[in-house]
Amino acid sequence: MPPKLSPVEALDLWQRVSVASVRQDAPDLSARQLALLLTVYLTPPPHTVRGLAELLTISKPAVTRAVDRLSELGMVKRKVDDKDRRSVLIQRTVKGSVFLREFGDTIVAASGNTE
Amino acid sequence: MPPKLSPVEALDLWQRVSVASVRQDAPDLSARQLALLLTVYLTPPPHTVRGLAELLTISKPAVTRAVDRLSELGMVKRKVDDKDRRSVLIQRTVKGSVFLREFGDTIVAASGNTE
DNA sequence: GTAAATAGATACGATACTGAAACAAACTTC
DNA sequence: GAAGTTTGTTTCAGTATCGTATCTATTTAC
Repeated sequence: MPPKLSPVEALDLWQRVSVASVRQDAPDLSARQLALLLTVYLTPPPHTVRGLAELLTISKPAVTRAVDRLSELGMVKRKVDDKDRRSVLIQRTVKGSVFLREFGDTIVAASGNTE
Repeated sequence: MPPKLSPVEALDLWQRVSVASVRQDAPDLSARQLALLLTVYLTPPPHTVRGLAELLTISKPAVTRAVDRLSELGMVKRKVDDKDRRSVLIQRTVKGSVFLREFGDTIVAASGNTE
């Protein structure tokens, strides 16, 4: 069971993490790109362009572009589905795992220094 | 004292909130815009263009543009500083308060439905 | 086989953002 | 007063993203 946050604590946490993310020279991802990246890493595969477009309620080209960008950064990779070669599976990478681990640490750190 | 999050819980929370934010048709703010908005509302005034640029480590024109955008949306407003008319104070608005309250609720909701 | 359906990528014009540099206005120094 | 400094905005060319529509490739239906 997760700890329960109050609205004020929640916004405070978001502020500190947002500022930390903007400040550090990590690749500056859009909200969509981050949501897509987190989804690929934290929800069970397979992840297709169509499926992600539906989940996020954005257009397929928007997903294609987000995957383009995240691929350039080495955060995810494309893999053609052998069972249906029209489909493209979006998969995790080592670099993406490292990035998200650091991001998780940033959040934890921000949740600790409230006082 | 805030509740302590584990890295996994933290990323999980971020994923759910990010997806919820992208899905709902709330104005889709960039990371910088959101960080600026949260800072204006959650840290003590006054907030100037220069001060925000230094805090976020971004250029002054970038702050001007973010304030332009947030002003269009009615989330913040500009007020010339009477004590130094070169300075512009970035202030809160009712609409921005409502938006952040809802955003806080979104986070709290996401932190509750892990199971 | 040929036609229809599906998945993803690409083309297109429009909008928004980027940092660096130039700018206007207000304040300070002398 | 004039010169210099500071604050925020504007301009500029370059890049990224947007949604709609179109396109290619693959699979399915017949």
